[in-house]
Amino acid sequence: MAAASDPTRRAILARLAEGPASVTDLARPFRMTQQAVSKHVACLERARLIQKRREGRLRVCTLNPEPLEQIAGWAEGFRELWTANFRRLDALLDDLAKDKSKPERHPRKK
Amino acid sequence: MAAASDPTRRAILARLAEGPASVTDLARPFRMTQQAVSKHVACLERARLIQKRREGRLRVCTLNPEPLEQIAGWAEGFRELWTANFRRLDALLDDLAKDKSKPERHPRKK
DNA sequence: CTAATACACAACTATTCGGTTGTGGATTCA
DNA sequence: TGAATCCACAACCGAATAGTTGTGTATTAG
Repeated sequence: MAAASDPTRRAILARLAEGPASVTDLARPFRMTQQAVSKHVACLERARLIQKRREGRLRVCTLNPEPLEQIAGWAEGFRELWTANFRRLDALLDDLAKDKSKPERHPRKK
Repeated sequence: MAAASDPTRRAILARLAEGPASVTDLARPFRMTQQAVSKHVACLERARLIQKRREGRLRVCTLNPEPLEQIAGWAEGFRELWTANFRRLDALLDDLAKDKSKPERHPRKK
């Protein structure tokens, strides 16, 4: 999932969502070197977010949907939990305000 | 979105999905210092994934659902382009565990 | 064959990042 | 009041990361 946190890699994913592309196709819009983009592509491939196949001297990249579904599911899980909690938010805030009876640790040094 | 790519911060989000918590509450499960967790919380707050309010000497954190919906929507956009071929979502936690790949420590110069 | 294209490997660099220690302000408790 | 608790600011450190240049290799074009 860290692979999807870089803006360049997200742009690459967005481009591939429109269809397959070679590495140099992917590199063209960016103001960085071919090698830098090649590294991003390799990163996405390691994370299995994309796949690469040879086609002559081209490396054609395609999107791999399954891990993206996992990301979607992850964030969606939070949304569902939160909306469930929202209904009883008042009760939770009340509990927290009264729940100060816990003994704590964390001494000081000086 | 990079804010959600760190495992510690994902754990914090997961904790907050169950309800509000103070910073020290959030720090307790981790084997790092309070200051380190405080930084993670600040990071999540900057990304507006959470909110913090004062309550006596406590800083109570709550989840902010909208940006998480954006993440879900972002990944969902990709998914929709491919749902003709896929409908499985079984290995959700599988990927969170294997997060890391293996870059090598550099050999020698030429 | 030769030249050009497409791509990746290796080494280096600068910046970011996750963590630390040290400290001090604010608040609450006894 | 004074001690303890909660929390963040600052300075620092090592590792990871995103970029660079330089080069090598396979493939296609002429």
